[in-house]
Amino acid sequence: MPTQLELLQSAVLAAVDRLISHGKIAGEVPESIVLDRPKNRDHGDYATSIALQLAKAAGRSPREIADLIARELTGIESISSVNIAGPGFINITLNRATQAQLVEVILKSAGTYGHGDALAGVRINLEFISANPTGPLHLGHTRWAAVGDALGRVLSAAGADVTREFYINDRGNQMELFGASVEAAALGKAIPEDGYQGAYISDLAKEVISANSAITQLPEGTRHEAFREAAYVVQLKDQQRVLDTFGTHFDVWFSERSLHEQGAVEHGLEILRKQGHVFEEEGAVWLRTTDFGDDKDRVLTKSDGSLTYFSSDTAYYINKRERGFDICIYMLGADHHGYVGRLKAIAACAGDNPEYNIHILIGQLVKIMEGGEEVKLSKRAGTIITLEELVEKVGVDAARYTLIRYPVDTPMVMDIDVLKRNTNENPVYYVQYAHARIAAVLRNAHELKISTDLKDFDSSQLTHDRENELLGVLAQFPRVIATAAELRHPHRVARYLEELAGVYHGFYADCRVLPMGDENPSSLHTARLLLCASTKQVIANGLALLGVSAPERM
RNA sequence: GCGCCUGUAGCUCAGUCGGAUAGAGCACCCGCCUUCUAAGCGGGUUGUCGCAGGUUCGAUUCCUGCCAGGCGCGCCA
Repeated sequence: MPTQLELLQSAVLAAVDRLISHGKIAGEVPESIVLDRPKNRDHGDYATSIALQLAKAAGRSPREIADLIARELTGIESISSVNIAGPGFINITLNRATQAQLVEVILKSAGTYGHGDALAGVRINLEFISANPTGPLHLGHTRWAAVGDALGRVLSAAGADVTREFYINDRGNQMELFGASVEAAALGKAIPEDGYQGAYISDLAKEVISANSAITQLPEGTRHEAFREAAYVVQLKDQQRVLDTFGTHFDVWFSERSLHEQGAVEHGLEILRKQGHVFEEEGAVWLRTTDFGDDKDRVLTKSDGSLTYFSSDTAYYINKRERGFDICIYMLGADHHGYVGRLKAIAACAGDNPEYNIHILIGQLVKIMEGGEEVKLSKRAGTIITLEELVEKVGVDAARYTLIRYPVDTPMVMDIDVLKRNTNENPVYYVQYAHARIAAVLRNAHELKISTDLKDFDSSQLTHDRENELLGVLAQFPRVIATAAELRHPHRVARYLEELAGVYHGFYADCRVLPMGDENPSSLHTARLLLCASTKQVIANGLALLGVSAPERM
């Protein structure tokens, strides 16, 4: 069911098309028409600068062209007036009753209102967090846990087939150090140099021993491996448990080891050789990533025959593509932004389009304030804040929402004290409150037995400025989702919800929804109730995309 | 030195196919609960959109240079 906005866009486009094909103005027909919501309400419901854009090619003044377009638009039922303003803006005011038919669209589409097909048929692999299984998830991972999950939901809502993937770095030096650290803690020995400190190591040691008390009696060689494997399993399960409580779900937990076990590295190397970007020098095997803009070439196999981490990266990328993903999205911390060039080069070396098949998001770091001061995060000093601790302090909804509402390339500051407050310094409550408020109105309406049946909906009742404004914002939702998906900007959904909640509160203050006292229920009451219901639906849909709850009561 | 990100109100930050008078929250001041949730609403105050050029009918937005801050530049993982 097309929305009013879509119908209007095609109407304007058709008008321009007619003018050009009839030779009334020169130039080419644009692909689409951009309709803005003017900031100033006097400028109508929608505005377009299309006449200004066409003026140059047409060789005529923008106002003349605007005038021609405006004339084409007269007589369209849903439009109540068309005005030309300023240098040649076309301001369109909609017929309010037809605009209000949006309520029906929303209530019929329900949970899928706003969803679209912009990314239909596109298979996306969304990789995020990918922490080492050698410790708890900390604040840096938490931003991705929230944003990555929300982005996955947004991409799905735009029609993409999304697989969320967590890459487990369960191979290499860090794993050995981790195993050795837990082993040392279990045996009461000193943690090795460069090993993992932290109280969680001794907790892990205790847990490993209680599950298998004979482990300390094993001969040294097998004991070391046994500790590493047992601690790995416990730590990974802990990460999975914490993410589960945070509402972040993964479709695939991909083990780096399994990549090596299935021979993916050799296979990847073969692919790259065929593409002709592999060479040998000084006893090592290199990938010529400088062919595609990387700073320097990268080593795949070291001169001692062992594999670099980079070789796993190449194999992993190729593996993803062979599993059928069109686009591989990586979400990395700012401390890894040096990887962007080489990752893109991997795609190019594998014969892919680095502008399409691979997309790397760099997330700036999160600072945290508590008690008015910045908490310095340091593994060594033991002042890391884990995801779990953050949730204990502020709750899942506030944590997720706050992390999501900023673009990831902005360094952000989280103030724990603010997040603990139940005031609207906490935008999540502002949005949730609007939802709960509507839920209360609907409950009351049910008690008063006022019809909320769509059959009784009379769109011509909704003529108040506040109603019009609210409808206008509700109409934006599909575009917000499409843009958020296209730009990988889930924060736009949060910002939109804040605007919607604000406009709803304004409507609520000026438009009485339920009958007062012994007033008889009228079709205006029903119309407003259904407008409320559709607003509630959109807030719920938006919050669902963020993985934040939409409470019925607060 | 090279590369990436950031620089918008007192504070935290929005603002991408370039559009009309640059926004929100917080903070500060003033109003609004004898009927739907005041976690709310209305009004007031606040700007060299880092600086300087360029492209354009039009630039916070695009280009160049500069300044300031954060981060990164291993045959480490």
